[in-house]
Formats: sequence, C-alpha cells, structure tokens
Amino acid sequence: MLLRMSSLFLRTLRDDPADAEVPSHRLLVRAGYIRRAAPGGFTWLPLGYRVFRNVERVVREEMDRMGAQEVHFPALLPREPYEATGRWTEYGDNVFRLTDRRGADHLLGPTHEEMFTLLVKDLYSSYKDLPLSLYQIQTKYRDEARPRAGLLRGREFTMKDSYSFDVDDAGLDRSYAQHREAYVRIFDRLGLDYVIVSAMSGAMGGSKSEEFLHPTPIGEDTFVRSPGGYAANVEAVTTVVPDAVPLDGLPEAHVEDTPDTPTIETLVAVAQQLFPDAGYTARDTLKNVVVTLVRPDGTREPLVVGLPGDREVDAKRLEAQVAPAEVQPFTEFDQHPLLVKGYLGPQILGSGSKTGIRYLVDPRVVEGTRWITGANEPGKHVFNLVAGRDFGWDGVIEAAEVLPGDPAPDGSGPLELARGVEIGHIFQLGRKYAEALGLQVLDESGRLVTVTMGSYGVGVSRAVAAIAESTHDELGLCWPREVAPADVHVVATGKDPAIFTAAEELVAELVDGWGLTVLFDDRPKVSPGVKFKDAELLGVPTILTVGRGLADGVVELRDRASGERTDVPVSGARDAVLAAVRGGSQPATETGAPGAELAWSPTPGA
RNA sequence: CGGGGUGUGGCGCAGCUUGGUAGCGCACCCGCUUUGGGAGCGGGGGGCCGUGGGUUCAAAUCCCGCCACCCCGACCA
Repeated sequence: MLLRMSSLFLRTLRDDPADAEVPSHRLLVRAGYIRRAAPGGFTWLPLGYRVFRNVERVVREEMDRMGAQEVHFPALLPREPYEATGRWTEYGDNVFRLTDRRGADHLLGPTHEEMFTLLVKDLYSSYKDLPLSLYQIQTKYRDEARPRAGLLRGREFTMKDSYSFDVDDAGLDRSYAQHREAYVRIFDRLGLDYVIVSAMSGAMGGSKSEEFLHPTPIGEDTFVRSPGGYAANVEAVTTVVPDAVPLDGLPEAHVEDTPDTPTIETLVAVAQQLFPDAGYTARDTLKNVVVTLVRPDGTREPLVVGLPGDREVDAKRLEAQVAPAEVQPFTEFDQHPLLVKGYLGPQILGSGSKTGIRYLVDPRVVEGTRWITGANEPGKHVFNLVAGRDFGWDGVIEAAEVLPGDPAPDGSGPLELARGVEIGHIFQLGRKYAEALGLQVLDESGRLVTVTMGSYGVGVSRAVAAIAESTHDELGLCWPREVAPADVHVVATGKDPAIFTAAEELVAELVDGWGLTVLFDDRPKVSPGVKFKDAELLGVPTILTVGRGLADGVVELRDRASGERTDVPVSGARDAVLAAVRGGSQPATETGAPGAELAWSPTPGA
C-alpha cells in the first residue's frame, strides 16, 4: 500500500484546536486522523481509519484465536427484548430511542446482551452445543450526558462485545478465563499499559467482574493499588476489619453537653477541650448519615449509615452496595421527629428500635469499639458508646470512602489512588438474561437447564485514543508498530530531481516487492522543515529521509520513538527499513516495541 | 442535570466596553525567488460573526430564549 502525501486526503494543523483538552484528542485532530462531525461523534480520516482498522484487526485475531466466532447484529434494535429484561426503562436517558413510521419503538444498541441471548435461543437447544462464545465489532450508541475528551467518551463508538454461553458455573469460569487471557494478549499487542482491577457487577447483575484499566491522569475511573500488586475499583475495595475488643471492663458511656457541634470538626474541637488527655480525633467519632433509598419500583426507604467521622460516604460505593436501588439525599426530617439533625446517635436506630430505620455500619465498627456520637438531643453527644454493648446494627456496609494509605484487603501494603481509562471489561453475567429471555438447553439427563452467560467488552475506538495518549511525545503522535498507519514514512526533500527519482525507486521496491505500507512525502516545493515536522506529528515509527545525503550515497533512517538517526548507504536502505519493520527497532536501539516477537507478515493490511 | 467559561473563513485569534463598510497569523490559489527544521516578496479566493427573536435609522457589538463546545461536579456494561 502506497500513501502519497501529494494526494493523500490530509491536512495537518499548525495550531492545537482550542476545544481539545487531552493530548490524544488534540493530536489526533491536529495530525488529521479524526474530525469532529457531531456532538460526541467523529469522522475517521484516511490515516486515522488505518490505525482504527489495525486495532480492530488485533482484537479480531485474538478473539478468533481463543475460539470465539464473529457475528454482526444491526445497531438499530427493536424494543421488545429490552422490555423483557427491564432495560428499556432501566437504561433511562442513556439510550437513543426512536420510532418508526408505524409508531413502533426502537433503540440504537448501547450493548447487545439481549440480542445475543435471543440468537442462541433461536438456534441452539442442547448442552452438546455449548460452550459457545460469539462476538461482534459494532458501533454502539449511548446518549452520554457529557461526551468528552474526543474519542475517549463519545456518544457513538466502536466496541468489541462478546458473550459466552455455558451449561454450568464451571464452564462459565473457563469461558471467563479464556476471555481474560485473550484480553491480556490484545492489550499486550497493542502496547497498552493496563491494570486488571476487580470490579463490582453493579446493575448488570451476576458475580465476578474485572476491568482492564489503562492508567492515565486523564482517566475517568478511580482505582486503588498496593505495592504488593493488589488492584481494585474503589467500589470493590473491602475494608480490613479490626479485631473485636472484649466488652469486660470498658468504661461506661456518658452524655456531655456539646453545644453548637453539628459537624465533626466542631465536635472534635469540643471533645478535645472537655478531655484534653484523651487525644480525640475525628476517627473516634461515629458519624450517622441519613439517605433515602429509591427502589426501582419507586418505593422509598430511609437508611442510616454509621461510619468513622474522618470519612465521608462514597456515593459510588454506597450505590454499588444498594443497587439496584438509588440513593438520594434524605430530606424528610419533619416526618421523623426523633432524628435530630447533627446529633444523631445509634441508640434510636435499627429495625428493632424506636424509629425502626434500618441502620448499617462501616466494617470498622466492631464489637467493643468506643465512639463519640450523637445523643439524639440538640447540643448533646455521648462518649464511650460501645458497639455491641450500648448499641446494635442491622448489618455492615462498605460505603465509606477509601483513603490513600488504607491497608489493602490482601495485606499487600498501603493503597494508593490512581486514575484510569476503562479499555476492557470482563463479566460473569450468570443467568440474568438467559432467565429473562428463556434461554434453556437440555442437559445429559434430558432436563431443561438455564444457560449461564458472560459478557466481555473492548473499547476499540477508545483504545485508539488510549494508545495515542500513552505513546505521544512533545513532537506529536508516536504509534506502536502494530497499529501504525504505515510501516515507514519516506521523506523526499531537496530540489535535485535525482532525490525524488531515488525515493520513488526505493518506495516502489518496499511496496511492490515487500508488501510494506509506505507513507511517502513526495510533495514538491514543500520545505524540509514542514516535512520533518509533519513526519514527527504523524508518528509513523520509522522515518526514512532521502535528501541531501544522497549526493554522498546515504539516506537517513530515524526511529520516531527514540529519535535515533542512522545514516545508511542507499544500497542498504531497503534492508535497513525491513530490519526496522521486522525487528521493531533499529539495530542500534532496543525499544522492545510490542509485536517484535510476532512472525512478520509480508502483506500487512495491504 | 447543577456550577463556571467560550462561540467571528478549515485552524489559532483580534474587533464587542463606547452600535456605523469584518480584520490579523496559519492553511488554500497564482507568480517569482527559496529547499535539512513549520521560507521570502507580490497578487488572490473564501466568513448570513452558533441560532431564533427583540431594541435601533443602523447590531459581530446591546437585551432575551435556544443550541453547541470546553472545564468542575453528578451520571456512566
């Protein structure tokens, strides 16, 4: 494949677009890879689309390798299957809905669990047909409240989604593990850094779930990790529970006047005044936060969460725990006169108490721990209120925020918080969709069993942005060889016609003789500076300059990533390029580019 | 959805306060010169100033609505 810059549909920009904040967005637009076409929607230009297809190719090869089979659904889907699983309403404003001329409802698929489930139900009915993994690479639509960061969060994007079907849980575990391995291979080949974090299954139902996060400061997901290798989504972090303390000999609780202490800060200040030797901090207080749970059927229930005063309730963690119910601020104090705002204590909380309000506590609240907490009277707090002696609770909930320095649940050290972009997600769905849509097969003994499923996603267009994000430098894009829009960028510069003749000959041999994809800067009357800048911006991994050195019989080979330049004799130019393309680096450098170990194909995407 | 900011040729910006013929740099076209780090000179083409309404003799400029984009938050297989 030969891409001549004299006729390539490409215009690079000298200035950064003002509305692009993140580097991937800025550079992809500036280098002429993508162009915004709609809110949250982008047009792929020739070079960008080549990168996109390369990512797609890697994903496809690895899915095929693990034995998944590719199918392709429409993006325009009927309402009924989504009605059956409840997601027509559950998805809310995030789904694009439309009505056809007969008034029938449709949606633009945000994800395809229902359709895959129905397809398998349509054709298969025996355990002998399973296990089965199907996938597609599809345009997905989500009416995001706030599309941002270019390709990273669009309203239309490309996703590889796959689904596994098994008769039993052991089979699901195997399918899940296969996908996990395939994803590791995919992201390794793409040269994308990732951490695999355990995630909550949340509204999707099911059990085991892990996300592949690409760590980057511009990421939208917060996750935690420890020096010992623990990594998890904040929602999935479990608290290390302290040992219970024997109740014998603990001091009696006592109520103290603590006027004007509706907040933890004011309370701690007063507590320190009253008992200067006790060394009280916010950690010694028990904060009781009232929220309202709204269930999917619309019913509302107040809930109080008790947690150490040095922590806030983490809305995401709380929601993950109470899903599918939603959490809203509690406003109905007038209907609950026993609840004294700012002085709420656990003595009147719990299903067996005066208020009957459900009371869940942080795991750090274990038997024998002593707390300063509200006395349920304005201006009064109780000290030394002992958990398990002076108050009880209905259950334990992981709703407190995770703070840097908290211990990892597996004992692998203190946690740090980091940001990442979700580039893949693997998920044990279980039988939720199979049950809702009636996907059953006959087992060995002729009984109907409900199939168990997994769902697995890779953000293809998002991966393009993530790769750009992690590989660019101050000069421009800098593609890994596996996804680069060309194998080599040949720059002809100078006014001597012999230069262009020599470059043409070399390019022809690389393209026709060796099947390389060559981006050839054959533009006449364009100054060398412009061509060099463009080559750096465009980011093809190997740049070959045919210019003034030709008079001395040499051309210059440059590695985009390392910046290293080597003069090679014209006669050896072809072999030097081939070595760079095959080896992933110049002889003099060791960049360890991904794909280096892979068999080199003589016709990559030509 | 809440808060903040911005909308002027393809890109980056000025003009708006104080209403009166729409401007600059890059990009694009023509000519001459130039050719190893975003060239120089000369000559051109291209914009219902986001959009709808209002005020006014007159609106890019003043007023109101809407839309879009960016940032923070909420939300998000």
